[in-house]
Amino acid sequence: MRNHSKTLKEIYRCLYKTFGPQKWWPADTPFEVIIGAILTQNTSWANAERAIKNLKQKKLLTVKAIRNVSVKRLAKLIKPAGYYNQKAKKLKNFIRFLSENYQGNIKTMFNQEAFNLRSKLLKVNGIGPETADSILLYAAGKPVFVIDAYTRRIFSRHSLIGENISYQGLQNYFMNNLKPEVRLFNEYHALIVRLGKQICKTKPNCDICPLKEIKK
DNA sequence: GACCAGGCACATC
DNA sequence: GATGTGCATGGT
Repeated sequence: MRNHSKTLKEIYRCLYKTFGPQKWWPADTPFEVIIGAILTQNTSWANAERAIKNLKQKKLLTVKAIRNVSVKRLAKLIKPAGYYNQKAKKLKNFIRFLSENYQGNIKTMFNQEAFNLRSKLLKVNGIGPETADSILLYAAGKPVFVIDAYTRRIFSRHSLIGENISYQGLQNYFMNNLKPEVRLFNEYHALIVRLGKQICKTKPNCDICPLKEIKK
C-alpha cells in the first residue's frame, strides 16, 4: 500500500522547490477574493482580473455598490470575464445572501464553523464546491482544500487517484492525508494550478513534468 | 478557426 | 448518480 500522506508531502515539496511561493490569492481584500472567485469560474485569471479592474474603476467593488447597481450595468462591466450575464446574477445572488443573513458584513459571515458556512454557500445559486472552498480558504482563511480540474487531471495521471473520483472524494483524499494547515492548503492548490498551467493541458508530457521523479 | 481557461445550473435518463 | 448542454470573453 502506498503511503499517500507521504507522497502528498513529497509532491508538495517538489512543486514548491520548482515554482516557489505563488502568493495567492491575488486580491486586496477578502471581499475582492470572493468576487474574483465567482468571476474566474471556467475563465482565465487574466480575464477575471480585467473585470475586477473595471469594477474598481467605477468604485463598484463594495457590498453596497453591487447591491445598488443594476444587473445590466454590472454585466457590462464584467464582460471581459465571459459568461457576463450569468456572472452578474451570481454576484447579485451572493450579495443578497450576504445582506439578508449577515447584514452585508463579511466578517460576520466568516464568524462560524467552516463546513457550516460551506453548506450555506453551496445553496447560493452560482456558488459551487470550488467557489465555496476558494472563499473559505482564500478569503476566510479556513483550512479547506480547494479542488479544481487540474487537481483531478494531474493526480489521476500520476495514478494516485481514480480519474472519475468525485469532488468530495478528491477533497477528502487531500484533507485526510494532510495536516489542516491554511498555509499549506493555500500554497498547495496554487502550485497545482501553476503546474497545470505550464504543462498539464492536454497531454501528460511527463518529460518536463517536475513530478516525474515522484516514485510510483 | 479550433481549443482552452483557477465552474455551475439545469434537464434528462 | 452519471451524462449532456448553455453560458462568452480573450489568448495561443
